[in-house]
Amino acid sequence: MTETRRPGLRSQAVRTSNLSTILRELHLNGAASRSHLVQRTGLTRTAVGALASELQANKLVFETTPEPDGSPGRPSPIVTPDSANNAVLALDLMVDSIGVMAVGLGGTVLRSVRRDRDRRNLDGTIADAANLIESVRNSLEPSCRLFGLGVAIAGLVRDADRAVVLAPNLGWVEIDVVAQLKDLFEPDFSIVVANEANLGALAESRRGSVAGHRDVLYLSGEVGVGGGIIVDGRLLTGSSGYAGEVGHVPVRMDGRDCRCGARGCLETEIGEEALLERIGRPPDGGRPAIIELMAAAEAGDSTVLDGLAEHSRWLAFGLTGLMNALNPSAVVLGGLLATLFPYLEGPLRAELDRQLFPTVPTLQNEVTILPSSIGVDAPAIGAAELAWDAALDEELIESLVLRST
Amino acid sequence: MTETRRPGLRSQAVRTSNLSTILRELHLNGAASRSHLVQRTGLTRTAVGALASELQANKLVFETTPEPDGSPGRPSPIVTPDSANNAVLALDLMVDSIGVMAVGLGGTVLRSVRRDRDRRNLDGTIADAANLIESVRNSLEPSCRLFGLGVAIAGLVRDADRAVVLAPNLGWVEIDVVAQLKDLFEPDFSIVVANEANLGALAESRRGSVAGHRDVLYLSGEVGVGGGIIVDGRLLTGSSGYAGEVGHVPVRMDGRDCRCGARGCLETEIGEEALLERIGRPPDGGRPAIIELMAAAEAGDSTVLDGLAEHSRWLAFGLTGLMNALNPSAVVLGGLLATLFPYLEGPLRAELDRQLFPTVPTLQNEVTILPSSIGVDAPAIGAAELAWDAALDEELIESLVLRST
DNA sequence: GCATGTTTGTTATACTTTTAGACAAACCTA
DNA sequence: TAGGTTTGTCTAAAAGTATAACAAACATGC
Repeated sequence: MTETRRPGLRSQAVRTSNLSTILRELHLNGAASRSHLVQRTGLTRTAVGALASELQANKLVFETTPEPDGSPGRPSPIVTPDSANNAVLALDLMVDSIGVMAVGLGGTVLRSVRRDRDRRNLDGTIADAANLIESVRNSLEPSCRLFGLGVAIAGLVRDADRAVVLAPNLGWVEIDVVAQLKDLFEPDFSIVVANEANLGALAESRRGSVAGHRDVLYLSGEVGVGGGIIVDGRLLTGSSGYAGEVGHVPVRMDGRDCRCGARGCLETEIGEEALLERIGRPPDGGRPAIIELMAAAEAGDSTVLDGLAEHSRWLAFGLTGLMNALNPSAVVLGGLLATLFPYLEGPLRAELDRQLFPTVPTLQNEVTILPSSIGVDAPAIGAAELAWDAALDEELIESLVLRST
Repeated sequence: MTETRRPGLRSQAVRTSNLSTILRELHLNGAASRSHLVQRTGLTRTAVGALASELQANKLVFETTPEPDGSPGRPSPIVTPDSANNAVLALDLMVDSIGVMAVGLGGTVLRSVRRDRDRRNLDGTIADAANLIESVRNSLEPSCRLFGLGVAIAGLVRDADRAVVLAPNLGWVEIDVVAQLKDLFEPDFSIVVANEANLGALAESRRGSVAGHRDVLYLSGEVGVGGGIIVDGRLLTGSSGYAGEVGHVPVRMDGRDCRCGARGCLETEIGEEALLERIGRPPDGGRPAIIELMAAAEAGDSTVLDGLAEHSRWLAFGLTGLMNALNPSAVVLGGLLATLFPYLEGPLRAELDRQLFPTVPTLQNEVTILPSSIGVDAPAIGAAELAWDAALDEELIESLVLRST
């Protein structure tokens, strides 16, 4: 039985929907005058006024008188999201560090801390995370309400029960992170979990270098290669939540064995190890080796530059398939690929010109290709965005409004 | 500036939204009792009653008394979509034939004709299509209202202006099919256009072997290989409308030149020509060669069976990347791949077991892989579904309801 | 055959939310 | 200071659904 897109609407739903629409507009595009909201929503001044008043009464926004700007007419109050008093938390469980953020309504980063992940066992990591979350929570103004926690994890996350199915780099298999966190610090808000790179994609499409693009392909390379797909502004999760594993698109049938168990995955060609091996260095050199490589490239070392060009060709090879399947308006490269972007861009574009429907000359120029502008915080910011998405859902707005009356 | 997902809602919108919800439910899942609609929509009996009456007054549905089924209580009238009196038209412009359909509300195929495409020039094809459409239109009951025309085209379709950018097999470049059709037969309804294989995907996810699945990957192989992606029940068009070109996912860097101008596309490995070449026959054998090949496979010819197994491996190789990126709940194979499915399935599944995150054993079993059950009519049925989607949009429902009052 | 219980359609009233229109407030220009 | 422009606010009206009471149509049991 196919589900209908939206259930039946009662009269009350109109209000919650409109409240939600206004809050989303403010969250995504920042403060706006009432008259601007009238234009954006198509509602009347009366309705927008009533809705803005209600949001103000609920301390979700505040209104200020605008600076005189020389235009005639009565000035329209600026409605500003109250980011200091309304926030979500974000937790980023990376391989060797734990990040915690508090992000206010509107996307303002209120707090951001990162701690090395010393303890390699599960309980220790979760306990550290809970402690870090508590300390961030306590550092916020007492008046600040929390609307959710978003968790970014370097592993596969099942959508149905939001459990981590497999996080090889963390050493986890079938771990229910939500339950563990709830046990430890009993939050009075909801917790959402998603894959780290998927959330990076969300962050870049909302707050990063391609903010405003509604169809984005994100690809981030470190030791492993992950990514995420944004379709019409929403994170593509797929039927079970495993979507966006673009590092495991096979590109070479006779390729190297991949850590995922398959063979010839894109990761085996454009991951850190493949790059180092390609220019004839030990593949386990890590970050120091990359820095050294950058210096050699800067100095014009032809072996290194050739290696980077070859790297770009494989990157283009993998990107072509995804771009032909998804037709994004923007592609964002993160991690190592962002670091190396200046050296990759030229050969990458040249190869894409050859591979991307060369018979349709306009196609290649329609897509923006940029390095990540957020960097290491992208997953945490994406997790915050996901938590905000959940919080701005109509059901929650409804409960909030009902609570206040 | 990011667009908000839904604009502000006026009071009236509640009604049109609810009318639309009920019509969609009936269109997708067929006739339902009023009490069932109450359950599905969450609305009250009062509201559903009023809405059903309005739909009946507008002759979009009719109500019948149900057969006594032994259950207590007053019987609830069955609300049935009036498929005979409400229809959309679908036009399928294939390489060597033109298909026209009339599809009623609820998905009933009322008329279906197909004519060989003799004239290879553009004007002739469009004129033939317009004539065929007119004849189908005239064969319908005079009481039957038409709500739209969906056009399926074997080529790239730009979303912005719904023009055909490139249809190599039809010999078209930058053709505005909508304008041409409108000139010829001046319809009083809207026209939507999309790629043939994309619409095949929509058809399979709505009326085909995987009806009910909300995340579907469709791949159809003939001479060319096309496909489509369904995300959360909706057709993925991408930012410009070119999404779903899964035949041009590159799989072999040193592969053959592809008709799209690139190299090593999936199409060059699992298209008809590649298959024939693989088993040592002339690649231009066409359908007769395929029939002969099927007979040889049936007879146990080991060369042919080996070739089909190799074919399956390349198919799995391409599918793996798309499945890892999109995480569909179902994969549908159409065209030649459906014909050959009995011989492909075994080696395909074996190869997917090796390639699809072998370290996560549950993953492979979560996806349904089936041959197309609709066949050659899939694009036309998908075009009709797309036209119905547009017609059941709230704006159109609104105009219909307003027209009647 | 009739009373009883169950389920569902129907009707009248109440509630919610938005719109429309009139008016006032706050800005600019001359 | 007067006039034009834009926008907030107030009141009445319109639109739509929910609630509750009642009636209709089914089955069961005696």
